[in-house]
Amino acid sequence: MNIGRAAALSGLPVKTIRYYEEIGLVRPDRSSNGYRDYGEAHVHKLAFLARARSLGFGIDDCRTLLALYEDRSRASADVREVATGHLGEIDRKIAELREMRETLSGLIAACAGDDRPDCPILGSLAAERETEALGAMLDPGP
Amino acid sequence: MNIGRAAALSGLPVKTIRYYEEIGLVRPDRSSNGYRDYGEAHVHKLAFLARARSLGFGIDDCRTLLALYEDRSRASADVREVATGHLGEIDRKIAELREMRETLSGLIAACAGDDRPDCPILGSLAAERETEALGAMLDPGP
DNA sequence: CCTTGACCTTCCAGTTACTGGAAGCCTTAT
DNA sequence: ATAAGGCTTCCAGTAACTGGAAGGTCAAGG
Repeated sequence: MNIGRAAALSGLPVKTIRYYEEIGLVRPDRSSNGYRDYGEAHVHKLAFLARARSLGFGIDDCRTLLALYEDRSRASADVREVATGHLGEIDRKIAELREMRETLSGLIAACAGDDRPDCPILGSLAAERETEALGAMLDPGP
Repeated sequence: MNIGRAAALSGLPVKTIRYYEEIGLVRPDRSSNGYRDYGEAHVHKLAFLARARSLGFGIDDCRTLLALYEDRSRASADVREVATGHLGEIDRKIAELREMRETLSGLIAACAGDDRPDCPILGSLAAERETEALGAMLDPGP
């Protein structure tokens, strides 16, 4: 089948499928007219990738997962390790975002949001913090 | 002062400060030897940017915030709007990550993680879902 | 037979916000 | 004189696509 149909079946954009070929993830056959030709197995792989990507796995992890998937003699521990590593990344990102959220929502709550210029958000961004210690450590300066 | 000291005082890497000049965020003077020359106000701006970036604001938002900061006749409502927009983005990302986390941790919990090949993680990634309806919609296919 | 439109092809450029590295100048200390 | 360290510019690469231009292919309609 042509790339358009493979895209419709896998849920991936045509451009993305071409990209996945370029980086060696899924290599289709070619028809006599030069068109890419995808079979069931190709589409299956593409859908696999679509799902792995939607769980936030990076392309490198996807490559690993695909290889494990195709390796009948894999150990589930290897898959699990990739997954737990990614879960750790997700948790790290969530924690970072939550911290941002906390700070930012506090500032927003403190901001009047009217036509006066006073603003705790800008105030906080502009606030001088303990730079003196660092400055002194380096050089008396000009 | 030279860029190295501005970096130490602002907390930004030298490379980043050069980059911020390139995109027109903070333009230092130049000394007679061609070196960049930063004053207090420049360092202040750089530190402002470092803090805004650490809250996850994009460069465009930073540009806006910096302009508002320097505009004595700003309305705090404008600042607040930028901030709430960004807060929305953060919430969107958190929600997305949480959904990933939920799914992924469920799969990990279901995976034995031993040397046998059976693995619900791969099973879920490979699972056929309702593609028939879509397939039928488009074309009977080959 | 010709055209139209939908697909398909390749290649190039742009996105975000830096980061690393090479080649070379400036300054200061030994 | 030279070595170290900081400074300069410019180029390339990152992740994972996405958009667009220029052009080939194919099936249907007139």
